[in-house]
Amino acid sequence: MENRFGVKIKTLREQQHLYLRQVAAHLEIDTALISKIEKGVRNLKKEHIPKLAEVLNADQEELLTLYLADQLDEIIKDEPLGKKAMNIIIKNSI
Amino acid sequence: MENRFGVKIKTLREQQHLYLRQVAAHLEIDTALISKIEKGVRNLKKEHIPKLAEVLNADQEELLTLYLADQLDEIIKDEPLGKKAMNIIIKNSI
DNA sequence: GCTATATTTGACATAATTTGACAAGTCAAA
DNA sequence: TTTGACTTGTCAAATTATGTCAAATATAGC
Repeated sequence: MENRFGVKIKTLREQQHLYLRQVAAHLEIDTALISKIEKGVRNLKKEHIPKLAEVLNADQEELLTLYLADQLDEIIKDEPLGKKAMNIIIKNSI
Repeated sequence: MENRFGVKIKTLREQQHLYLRQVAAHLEIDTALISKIEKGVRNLKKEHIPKLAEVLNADQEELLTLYLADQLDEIIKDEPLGKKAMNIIIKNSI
C-alpha cells in the first residue's frame, strides 16, 4: 500500500468540512502543496504534522504513525528483501 | 541498533585481507569514503552494492538486506511510534 | 626512537533531491 | 460564463547526498 497519510488527511479534512485553502493557511504553505500531499505526489515536512493535526482536529500520533509508515514503505517498495530487513529490526531475524 | 551494514562489510573486508584502498578502487570511489561507510557516518549509494559484494566475495542479498535495515532504522530511530508504523506495513495493525 | 603504510577526520566542492511558490489548467455548480 | 475548489507543471531556492582532498592519527616493522 502507499499514501496512507495523504488518504487519511484528506478524509479528515472532508469530515471537518475544510477547504485545502484553509488547511494551507494554517500551515502557512501553498494550497497546491497540500493538494499534492493528499495525492501522495509530495511529502509533508515532518515539522508540519503538529499544526496539521491541530487544524484537522486529529490525533497527532496517529498522523505521525501513518507518516512514518509511508516513509518506511518508500524504502522497501520494489525491494523483495524489505520484509526481511524489517524482521532484522524487529529482531525475529530469518 | 545501527550501522549493521558498516560493521558487516568491515568484517568481510578483514576476512578477505583487503585494504580499504583496494575496496575503494574496485568501487572507483575515494578510500576516505568507505572508511566513513564502515563507521556508519556516511551511506553507500545503493548502486554500489553489487560491486561491493563482488570484491568482498559476499552475498549481494545479505548486504542489501542489512543496507535496507539501516535505512529503515534511520527513519524510526528516535521515533517511539516506529514499531507501530512497521506493524501497519506488516498488516498486524493494532 | 624513525619510517612507511593504513586509516580516520574535517573541510570543502559539486551533484542531486526536496521544498515551496507561482501560474495556468481542469472541473463542477450556480 | 463566472466563480470557487482543486490540480498540475515548472521554476528557483534550500537542503541533503556524494565524493575529493589534505591533514591528522594510528599501526607495524625496523
